[in-house]
Amino acid sequence: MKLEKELGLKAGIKVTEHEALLNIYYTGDLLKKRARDFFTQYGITDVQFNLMNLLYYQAEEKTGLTQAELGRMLLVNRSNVTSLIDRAEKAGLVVRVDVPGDRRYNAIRLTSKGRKIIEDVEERYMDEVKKVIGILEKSEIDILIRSLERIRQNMREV
Amino acid sequence: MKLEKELGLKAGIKVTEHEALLNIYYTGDLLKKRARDFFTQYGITDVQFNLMNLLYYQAEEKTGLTQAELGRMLLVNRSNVTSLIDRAEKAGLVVRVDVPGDRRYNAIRLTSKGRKIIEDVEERYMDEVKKVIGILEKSEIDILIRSLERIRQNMREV
DNA sequence: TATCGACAGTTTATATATGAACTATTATAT
DNA sequence: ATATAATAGTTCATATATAAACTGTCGATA
Repeated sequence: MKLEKELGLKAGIKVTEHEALLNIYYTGDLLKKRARDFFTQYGITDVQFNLMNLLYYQAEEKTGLTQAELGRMLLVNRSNVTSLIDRAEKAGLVVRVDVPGDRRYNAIRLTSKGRKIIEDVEERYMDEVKKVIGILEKSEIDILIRSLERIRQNMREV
Repeated sequence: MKLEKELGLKAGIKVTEHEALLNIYYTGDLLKKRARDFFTQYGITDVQFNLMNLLYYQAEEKTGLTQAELGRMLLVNRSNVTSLIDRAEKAGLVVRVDVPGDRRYNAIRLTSKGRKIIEDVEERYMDEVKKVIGILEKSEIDILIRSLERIRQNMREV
């Protein structure tokens, strides 16, 4: 269904490029709301899942990731990372650990609780993702990804 | 460029459907950041632009839109609409007006200041949007829109 | 080696977003 | 006609997000 109709717009979206942009926004919003609902049953937020998922797959278990690295990977700024880690640490999902040899860094590591949650949840979440996105053929997904990559590339250039 | 590389991920994204989802998220985030930067020069936020744009095109000038209608069109909940309107009203962009015949509603209307800003900014913003999204051919944009519509449709069904 | 610039992280003010509990008003069903 | 549903909006607690100003630490260099 056209976005205009989904949102109950009386006047149409006049510029096709704008319609594409709004489709990206709103689809992302809806996917995020759905992810938030999904993770609620496991007592975590969607953002906390993404954070823990990065720590699980992108970090050596013994070293963790620094807050600056997490910010780059999550595409959020450092002050936001501080507050994300504050809450995740308070919830017992991660810990801040000193990095020997450079006192500027915090290494962020999953706790055993955080690790266990990822191990419990990840496969079920991926099944959900496959169910939702899998309405598209593999070749269509590849085209979608490629188009979004080109938009981001273009943003860096213009 | 692949998202993995853009974000500096060491381990790849294993599930193609998940890669697509993350591409939608991150592209939307980057577009939003860019819009925010763009509107800063006009003293408004990207969210305020979207709000005012709806009031400009989707409402009769004399009647405005209710907060519930705005919430449906912006895909945000009513408590968020309350705070958006609070700030936009404080900034002199919109006003709350009583609706005759039903005291539950607020009609939200653009002020002349709000109207003027939209008239000043909209064309320039659309040029930006065309520049960023226009890296894709019209036919590719149509396919992108159609794929995102199908994902949303599928979310409503599963 | 003293300093200066770069980098990591925190704090504060503010905007955006949700859900739950609330008030007020209107529509409906008996 | 009245009790009940539904609807519109607000308030409060909380999460996520940014920018700007700040502290602390490290590296480069003069």
